[in-house]
This record gives sequence, structure tokens and C-alpha cells, in this order.
Amino acid sequence: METDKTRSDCPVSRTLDVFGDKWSLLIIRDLMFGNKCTYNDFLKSDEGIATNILASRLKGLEENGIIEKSPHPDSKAKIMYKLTTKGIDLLPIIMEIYIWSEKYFPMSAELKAIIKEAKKDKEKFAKQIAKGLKKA
Amino acid sequence: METDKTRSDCPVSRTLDVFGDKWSLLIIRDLMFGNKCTYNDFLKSDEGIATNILASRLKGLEENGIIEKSPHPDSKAKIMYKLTTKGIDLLPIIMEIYIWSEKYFPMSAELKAIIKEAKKDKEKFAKQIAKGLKKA
DNA sequence: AAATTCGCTTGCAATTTGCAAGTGCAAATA
DNA sequence: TATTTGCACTTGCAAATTGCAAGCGAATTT
Repeated sequence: METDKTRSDCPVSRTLDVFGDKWSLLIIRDLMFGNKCTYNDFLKSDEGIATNILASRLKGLEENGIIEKSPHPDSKAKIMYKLTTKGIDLLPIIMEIYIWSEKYFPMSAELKAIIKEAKKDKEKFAKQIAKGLKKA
Repeated sequence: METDKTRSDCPVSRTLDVFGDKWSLLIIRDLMFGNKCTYNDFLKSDEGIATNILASRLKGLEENGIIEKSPHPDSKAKIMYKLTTKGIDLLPIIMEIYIWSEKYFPMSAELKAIIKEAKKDKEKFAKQIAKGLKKA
């Protein structure tokens, strides 16, 4: 998952080099829907990512312009990671993963309800979430 | 990318264990849009997947019910891999990857045109492709 | 002043990858 | 009929990546 592994010029292959990896996708998901934004947030999150892997994925995502660092409002010791526009544009992909996920795995009624809502008008839902992510 | 790495019961995490990996996604993509269906098709395709990795990914995808083997009409020596319904349901995800890809990577005018068409009515496009995949 | 929190880095064993070569069966060719 | 080719893998091995625990410097809290 480091940069520039493919010599393939296939755009999809290049795209998957950027974020087509479980941990990268989970980080992106956490940023979009998990209310998580610091290194420790990601580290402590359910999935159990190892600290060095987290660091390497954050680096990769930043190098590829998907996320960026910014000062955390609470403290100078903290760093806030946030999605760039390029990263926010991944929303529809993550949404479709959730939709597939709901069809094939058990899920809380709460989450099911949100997904049901999202499916009703995907674009509207995406825009709403994107707005929230941009203003932050 | 073998089965059951996560003890996490997060459905998205479990989903990404099934196909959240560059090679798995490229195989799925090849099955959907690449007109590829045999081991050698995948092996010779642009991305340059190693033969052992290909075997392991095919195994994983089969175990997870995304693809299945079937006899090849041309020859008894050949095996035809095809997407199950569960696999075909991944179409919207792959489509969104293409759409993102088109926004951030150079791409042939031909492919751009197809994506433009797909964006006009995603559901219709998906249904069309799904129909083609099911009948085969 | 001391302890804790934060965002990492480092070391190391274990797993996974990538590459090349090989295997066993089916089918086409000589 | 004998032989070569094509197909779907498997195997061996070096190199890279992972997962885990421990450590580290700067900022913050006590």
C-alpha cells in the first residue's frame, strides 16, 4: 500500500493503490462516519489496527491527497486528521460498501435504519454528509 | 486476505475482509467489465498479479461466495469463473470506484464515455450489466 | 516537578508476497 | 500413437510487510 507500486496505467489499478486496502478504507470510514479524527481515535477503534500500520496508512493517504493534517482545536499536542475534497469524494464508494454490507452481514437496527434512509436518496444523503465534513 | 481474520463484528470490517484488497477487487472488476473469466485470463491481464496470489484470492472469493467455478463451454480443460449473485451485488461499489477514478486519473476517452453514460442513470446501467452477468 | 497523554518510531518474529520453476491433466498436433 | 502445448494450479525461497510490544520526545495535566 505504499505509493507507486503499479507500473500499470490502468486508472482503477492506480485508484486501488491509493485506498484499496482494508485499513485505509477503515480509516476513511472512521473519518466519514465514526466521529474519529486523531491518531489515538483510530488506534483505539474496534478494528484493532497496529500502531505502525496505522502510521504507514495515514502517511500513504496523506501522500495521495486523501487526508490532511491540521491543528487540533483542543490542544497543541493533538493532530486532527481530516478528509480532503478528494477524500470526501470517496463517500459514494463507502456508502455502497455499507449497502452491500447490510445485505450480507448482521447489523444493528440503528445502522440499518440509517442505511435505509441513505438508499432512499443516495445523492442527497451524500451531500448532507459531505457538507458536514467540509465545514469541520 | 484469508478468511476470518477479524474478530471484530463490525459489518464493514467483515465486508472488507471479503473483498477489500486490491487483487480481489481487480479480479471482480475483470469479471464484471474485463471480459475475463479463466485463470489465465486474470494472470495475463495488465495488472500483473502473481500466480500464487491469484490462486489464493480466487480461493478466498470462492469461499466467501463471491465467485464460483463452472465448466467452460469451450473445453473440459478450462474452468470458467463467474460471479455469484452476491458478487454481482458488488457492481455499485465497482462503479463508484470507476467514477472516482475518472475524476482523479487520466483515462481513455472511450472509458470516459462509458462512465458518463453510467452516471446518467446508475441503477439502469447496473441492472443492464447485471443482466449480462447473470445470463452467462 | 512528576506523571500522563499524544503521535509516532524501533526491533523483531511471523506471516505474506513476488518471482521462477515445476506438476498433473486435457486437448491439439505430428 | 507419441508428443507437444495449454490450462490450472503448487512449491520453494528470498524479500517485503505485518503484528506486537516497547520506547521516545514533546505537550499537557496534576
